[in-house]
Amino acid sequence: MNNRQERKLLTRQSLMNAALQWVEEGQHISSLSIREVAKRAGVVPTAFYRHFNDVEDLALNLVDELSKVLRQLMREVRQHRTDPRSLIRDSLSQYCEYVFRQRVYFVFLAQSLTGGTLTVRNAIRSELQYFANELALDLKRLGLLPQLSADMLDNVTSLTIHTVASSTMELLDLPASNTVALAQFQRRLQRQLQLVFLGAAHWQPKPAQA
Amino acid sequence: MNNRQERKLLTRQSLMNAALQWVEEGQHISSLSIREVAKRAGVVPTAFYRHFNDVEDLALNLVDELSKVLRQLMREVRQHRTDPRSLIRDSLSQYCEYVFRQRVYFVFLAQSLTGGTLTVRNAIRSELQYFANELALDLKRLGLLPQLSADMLDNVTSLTIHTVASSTMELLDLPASNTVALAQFQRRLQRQLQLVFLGAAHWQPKPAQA
DNA sequence: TGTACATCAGTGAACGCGCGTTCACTGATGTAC
DNA sequence: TGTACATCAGTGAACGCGCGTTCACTGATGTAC
Repeated sequence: MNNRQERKLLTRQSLMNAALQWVEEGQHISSLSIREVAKRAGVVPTAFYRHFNDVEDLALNLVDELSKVLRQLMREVRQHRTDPRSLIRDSLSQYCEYVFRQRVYFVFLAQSLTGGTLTVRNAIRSELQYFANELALDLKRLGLLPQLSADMLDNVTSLTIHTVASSTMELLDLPASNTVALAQFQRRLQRQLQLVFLGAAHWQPKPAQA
Repeated sequence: MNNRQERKLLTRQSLMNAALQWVEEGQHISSLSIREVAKRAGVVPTAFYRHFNDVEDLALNLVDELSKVLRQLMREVRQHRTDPRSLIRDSLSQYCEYVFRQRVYFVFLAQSLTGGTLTVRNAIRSELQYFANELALDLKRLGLLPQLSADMLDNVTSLTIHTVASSTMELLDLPASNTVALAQFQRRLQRQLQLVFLGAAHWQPKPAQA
């Protein structure tokens, strides 16, 4: 029994990989046709319907895959964490390295952040919110920014995550060989995040204000 | 002679408006066909070629239109500016109001920020960079953040503009009638920008560092 | 002002093609006995 | 273990449709005299 299920999963993976390949080529997922993705996956168009209802259904499943990829990233960043003083720089350089390793997922992420259907967009947003929450937990654990309210801490982490996410398309447009531009990009983003955290460190909660 | 030219421009406008209408409906510009846009503009498909080479050519011309819309926004914000202490709040509320007034252009902006072709994406980026530069000029004129280097000032304004731009899709997804959610969104974004400027105000240039 | 000619924005027929989706099918894999 | 039947992932033909693009055209507008 196992064999048939496994084969089905393999075909499913082929279809999803074919869709990611399309996205990696710079095409938008909304312009992907069922026939095209089936051709790339090496199956007949009608086989597509054994796995997904339509291209949006496939896209939603890609968000799930993306979710796993992002959680793996988070695990790696947490493991390699060393000194809280260089937290931003270290995390960022790990992020950039990971983006190039899993390039296609991040192209999909960046593209769907603003471009997908409302459903896909909301799925991506809730992924980012999850990330922001995890970052907030980490900051609490490290004892950083203790004076901030939960609400304000969420503002800080959301801003951080969204800044990184929306810079990602720019990072992806850089040729991987251009190490100078890459270092510049990283330095720039690092400075911007440092600004945010510096602001957060100086934030004075106003006791008498709602 | 004038009459023929004017009619041609009218048709051109109809085509561009039809494309914007498509975008406003939540469709991605990359999935717009020449036949569809021509139908919506009330002309025969072949007439399209009298004005544009293909859909991307039309999209690039939409960026030009968008550019005018953004400059108008900048003019309005500058005119209504009152107290530097409420600069962020006032500018933001004007921004949000303007987004709803020119909704479709901002959907196009948000969508193309990450989703378009490389050419369109770069065109949008240079628009945002122009905006960031103008904001830097304004800050200089107002005597704000005088201790920052030109480079660091650019980091501040770029971060500001990109934060606003990438929040815009979220704003557009809010139903215009939901004033509570709208106020929440505005307050949240305001806090985030305040964080950035608070960080900027506390930024200490390190003299001995490159 | 009137006439004869030029321009050119928009027309409409035609082409071959890839699209989504339907349907009955095949044959390897899995199950029951 | 062997046999008879069930399941179901993937097949391939077929459909009507909208696609991009070509081409020769029309007829209102513009120009020259």
